[in-house]
Amino acid sequence: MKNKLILVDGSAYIFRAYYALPPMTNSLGIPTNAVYGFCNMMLKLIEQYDGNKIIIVLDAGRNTFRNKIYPEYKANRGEAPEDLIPQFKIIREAIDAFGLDVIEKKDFEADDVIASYAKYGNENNIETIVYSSDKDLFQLLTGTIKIIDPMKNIEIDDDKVFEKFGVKPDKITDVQSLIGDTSDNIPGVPGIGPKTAAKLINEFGSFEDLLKNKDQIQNLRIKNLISEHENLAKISHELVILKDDLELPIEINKIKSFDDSVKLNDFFKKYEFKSLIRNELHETKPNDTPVERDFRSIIEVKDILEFLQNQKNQSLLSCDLETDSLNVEQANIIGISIANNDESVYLPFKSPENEINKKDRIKILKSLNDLCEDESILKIFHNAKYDCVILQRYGVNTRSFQDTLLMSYFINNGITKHNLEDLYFYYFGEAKEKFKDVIKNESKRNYKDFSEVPLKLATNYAAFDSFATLQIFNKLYPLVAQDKNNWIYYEVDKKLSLVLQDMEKTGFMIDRPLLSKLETEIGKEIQKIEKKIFSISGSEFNVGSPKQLTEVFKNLDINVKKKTKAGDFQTNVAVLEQLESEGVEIATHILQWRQYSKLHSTYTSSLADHADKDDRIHSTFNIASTITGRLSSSEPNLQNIPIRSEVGKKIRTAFIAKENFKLYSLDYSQIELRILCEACKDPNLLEAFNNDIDIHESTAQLVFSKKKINKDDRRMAKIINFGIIYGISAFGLAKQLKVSNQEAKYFIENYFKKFPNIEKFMNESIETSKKNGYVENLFGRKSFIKNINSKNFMLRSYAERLAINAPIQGSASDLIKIAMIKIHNFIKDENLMSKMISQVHDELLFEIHIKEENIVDKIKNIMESCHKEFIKFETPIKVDFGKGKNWGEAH
DNA sequence: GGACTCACG
DNA sequence: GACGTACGTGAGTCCG
Repeated sequence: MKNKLILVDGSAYIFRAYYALPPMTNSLGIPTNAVYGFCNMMLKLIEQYDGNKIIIVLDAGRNTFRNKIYPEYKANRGEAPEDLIPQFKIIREAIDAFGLDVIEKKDFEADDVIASYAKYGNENNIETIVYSSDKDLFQLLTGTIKIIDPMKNIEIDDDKVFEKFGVKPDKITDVQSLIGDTSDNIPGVPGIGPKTAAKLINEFGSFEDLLKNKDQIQNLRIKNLISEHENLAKISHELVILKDDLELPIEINKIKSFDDSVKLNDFFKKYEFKSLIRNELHETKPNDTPVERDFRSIIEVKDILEFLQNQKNQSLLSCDLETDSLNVEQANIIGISIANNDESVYLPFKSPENEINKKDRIKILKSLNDLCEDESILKIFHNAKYDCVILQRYGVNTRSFQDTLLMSYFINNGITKHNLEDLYFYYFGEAKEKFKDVIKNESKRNYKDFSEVPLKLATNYAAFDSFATLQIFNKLYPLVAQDKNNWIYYEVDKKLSLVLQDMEKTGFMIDRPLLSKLETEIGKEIQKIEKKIFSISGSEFNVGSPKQLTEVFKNLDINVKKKTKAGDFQTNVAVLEQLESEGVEIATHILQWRQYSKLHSTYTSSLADHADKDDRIHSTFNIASTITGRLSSSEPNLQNIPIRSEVGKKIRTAFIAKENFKLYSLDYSQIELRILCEACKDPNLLEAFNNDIDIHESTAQLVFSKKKINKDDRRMAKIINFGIIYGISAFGLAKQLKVSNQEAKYFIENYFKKFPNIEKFMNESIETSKKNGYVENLFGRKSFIKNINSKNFMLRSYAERLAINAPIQGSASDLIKIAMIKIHNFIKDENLMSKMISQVHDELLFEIHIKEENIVDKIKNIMESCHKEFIKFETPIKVDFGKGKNWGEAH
């Protein structure tokens, strides 16, 4: 059926797209992020509703009839952001390119126009769907009208309305008149919030009846509020009700449907939205080939050698490898792309059109080595940690290089992701082809690996990589060069990448037999628990499916208040533990099942799959993946190996040292609290650390104002200390501590009274991030904080907590990074057999030869004092250590 | 591929 | 009285 009426709240969407997407510009510097988001939404809409009538409604201007009723209406709204303003015009252009009309009406808001079309649709039995997440439109939910939130793609129904307003859709305007709306500057009745408003309307039936019978309101305070502000309420009532009887700007039967023309693709090309260009249109227009850069490949050995020889004169080369695996241990080189400022060339070792024999490959690699070892030629890699390790395995050593991945992490941390595709798009507004799209081609066949890709395609992809790397370098280099803190790139991240090369190569040894024993044991345990669960549920089901679990709960008359987005019950640990405390037996078993099943699938089975023939696991440590400066670990993640539960701990005992070696674990004690102390120099905190007093105990003494501290006091103080670092609220703390909000609030107030500098530090962090858009940690590493000035409470609060936490977490991580570099150099200089093998944020793991155990003191000393070279901390830094045959013993 | 859950610091 | 309710990760599973 193609007779639906789709009403799109364009204005609201544009703003949301603008704030949701990172800044983008096309190559002329025109900002385009909102346009891009808008087009994306339109494409999705068309895919779903092609052939139906689509109406994009925009606001005609700022002033509407509502300002005549109440001059302050929306007066709190600032001007649109500078880089959004030019995009409004482009969006009109986009709507035209989609073959649709822009619909607006002077003196009225988009909402009123939507209301009028919706009413028409409803009265004429046309299925009407409103695309908006604006709660002001929820009042339209009557008759056959539907509302869909375009960002979340969920339908707004009576339940969702009730959740939000506590009434049915036909009473929304009644409660809104009382609540008011801070974002639209609608006054409402001051002192009445959603809860009270819903109660009143449900009690009196309607807004009018409430005012008529206001004398009968029981609560004296509310009665007075309403009498006093009756006028404001009436004005608010007038403001919130949408006008639904406007003359329609365009008659329904003249509304257009989407026009699938080349006009749209031309628009996408003009604004460089490469990823949006519609393929089917491409194929119908064979002359319309995409712009090609002049990338070439060289396949004759003598030509390759000549090309490489000629590069000796260059001072700058970017280089990128094509391989058959992301695993540096296994990856074979399939081709090499090299770019200088004049050209980008692909040198394939193997393609459908050529294959170079082993002898000639060695010649080529030798010639490449001459370039890489030449210190007068600067080599640019994107993630040198990957390419250089593979090159080294092929006998190619790299001296003098820069790494655009790490440069971007230094310059753009928090602004964009740093992978080549995203970064190229960020700087040049043009989508680069993705590796997986080259390998997996929908219309053609899937290639096994890059060597099967036809040379022309392979060249266009591969040569683009080195080309893009060089272009990005040209953008980043001046930014890095003039940054006063650029030692963080040169001395920390870039050097650390070399340390990590070594650490990843070394790997972590596992006890395979133990792991497989654990796998069997845990597997049996899971079966046992499943039996218990099924005997309660009465039937077998997939315990791992939250959806099926919801059904089982319903059958057992177990009710859960909290729902997931999909409408199922929430069944996370907090919920299940609550049920458990209420005596629901099945909850206990499910908690256990979850725990065992997690261990089984994530740890026992898959860890062994990652180990090599020497039983060693080579995780990848990613430098440029976190906003705070921490490392992350992947494939497998070695930073979340279980420790907290008894069963989990057994997994750690499967991480071992090889023969004649011991495993040592050295970890920073209370590092984040010490960093916090260093950041704010709070006298009470400093005193505790200087005297090496148990920090949670001393916190408990101060916050609870008593000398004698029992175990429970200490536990609570510990929770408060951690919460503080994260920027906790009274509500959150109350939930953690299982105390009342009042008490939690009191604890926080008292905490800040006792540690006044901490509160000052936190406020300053938020202030500077609001002013500069970023925070800096103690060492000067920046984290840009998105949404710190957002008008959206939730986004802003989250940003504020990040502004508090990032400098603390980040300083701690830079401290350990510096230590790692120094320790690595020490081990190398001393020519030791011992190795650093892993890092878990505040813990370093070493495999130490039994004849070298004396180096532990030296390592501990480096960890505790390496910061002095950059900043001399007043706060003492303390490192604890443990040793054993396995990680379980050492930790 | 997103949502959900859960392992770690 | 009220937005919604602690920071940072990666991985496995389910499901449309």
